[in-house]
Amino acid sequence: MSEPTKSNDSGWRGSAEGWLEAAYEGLIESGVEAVRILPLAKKLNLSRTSFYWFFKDREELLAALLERWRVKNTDNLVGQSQAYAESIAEAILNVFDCWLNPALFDSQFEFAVRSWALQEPKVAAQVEIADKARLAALAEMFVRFGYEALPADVRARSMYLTQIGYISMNSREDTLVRMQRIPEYVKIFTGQAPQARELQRFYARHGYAVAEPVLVSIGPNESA
Amino acid sequence: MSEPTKSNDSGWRGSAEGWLEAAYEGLIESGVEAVRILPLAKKLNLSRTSFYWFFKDREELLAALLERWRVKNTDNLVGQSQAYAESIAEAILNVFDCWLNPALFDSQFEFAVRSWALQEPKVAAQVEIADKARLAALAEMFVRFGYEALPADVRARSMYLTQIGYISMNSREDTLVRMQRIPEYVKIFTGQAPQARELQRFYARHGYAVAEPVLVSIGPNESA
DNA sequence: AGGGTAATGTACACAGGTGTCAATTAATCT
DNA sequence: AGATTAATTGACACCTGTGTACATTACCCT
Repeated sequence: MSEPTKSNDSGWRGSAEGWLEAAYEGLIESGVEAVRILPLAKKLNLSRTSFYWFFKDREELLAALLERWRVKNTDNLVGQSQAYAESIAEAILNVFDCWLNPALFDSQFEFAVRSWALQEPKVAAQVEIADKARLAALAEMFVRFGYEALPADVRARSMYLTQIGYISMNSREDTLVRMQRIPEYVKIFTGQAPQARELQRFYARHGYAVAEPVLVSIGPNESA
Repeated sequence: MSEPTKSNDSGWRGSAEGWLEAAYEGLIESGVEAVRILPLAKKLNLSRTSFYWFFKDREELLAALLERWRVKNTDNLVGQSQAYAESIAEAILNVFDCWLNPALFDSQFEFAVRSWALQEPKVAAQVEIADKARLAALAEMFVRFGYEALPADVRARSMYLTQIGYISMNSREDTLVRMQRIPEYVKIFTGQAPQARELQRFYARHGYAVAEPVLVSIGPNESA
């Protein structure tokens, strides 16, 4: 048995970060309602009341949790949507990095916060702000590559919401299957098939070796 | 002040349906954790303990709630995906009926149940079953109109997940704005613009009068 | 080694939830 | 009207959580 969440360099057992980390785990595993001081204290093997040395009350802990989410997810997503790209397909693949790289976007955290928003209007307001910022950044990406305002907006929505929906299904699926769907998604969201080299670059940076060339299937009504 | 949730024909004040209805309201407004007997009793102006005449315990109430969701949302969605259509665009518009007609699909209920699934593995299992059934029905719809298996699957996902994501944003947006996006969505999900008469029929059945002919914008890379 | 501060723990008072039981009240049916 | 059944209630015992006050222990520095 390892020490329970050693997030501490000084000799003391607890720390604000330790409680926050435990709160984060509780949140993503079972929702806000599971973020309660007594259970967290048990997990940390600390006295419940020790909590109050680091935080004023439960509310302050939850506020810290929300701040953590805000900093992590929105900034990276907006950043990826603004990354350099030579085509809209490549730009989309940059954004897809978020969905595949946990360092860039924490999907479980995202879903947990959205569920939390159901109960807390304050959280709901933050989520709304985040959604607006993210959608605006994505729509702007399409505009940059020549799309009109309305199509850019709707394509941004399809792309963003598909991912939000995906998160809400939180199905842990095979990487291979996910990778095979990538070119199809690019095709749907841009309206055109991605270049082989664009896909190759994407696969390469996600450590996915492409043995045979990836074929993008063509729908019956849009053969070139 | 009207009587609190009169869902009763016989002379008694309470009923299983009354408690269930109150539970439903609590669930969609504030999540499962708000579905507690004591608060519901207050809302219904009944003694807390009266609840136990209709239900064994809280768990039984929650089970009834989940069953209500299962019956309502999945059956209608699968039904709409199988409705008669002359083109894939029309078929998609049939499914879109669900997103616009509360009688066919209850979005808030949907989101509340998905949030609930975070805490209850039993609920998570039911949601997973529902997702599989719905995605299969939608993919089959694309196959029926000539799409290959993989593209059909990915297009079904884009379409379904965009809506699930939309629900998760639960932004109450203007009907006009939503209607204007419809042709764009059809275009993205099918790869081709819908026929004017198909849109007309759709708008008509949703009571949306189209003054000028709706123009579907074309992306820069896919002009016919 | 001893003092100061940082962290932890114990005891208390309270709030809101659960479920059971026995008693009571309201409808319904001869 | 009286009996019967259906529904409602209050009292009880219990559990889990909150936050405060005060005592206690652990670390760190000179």
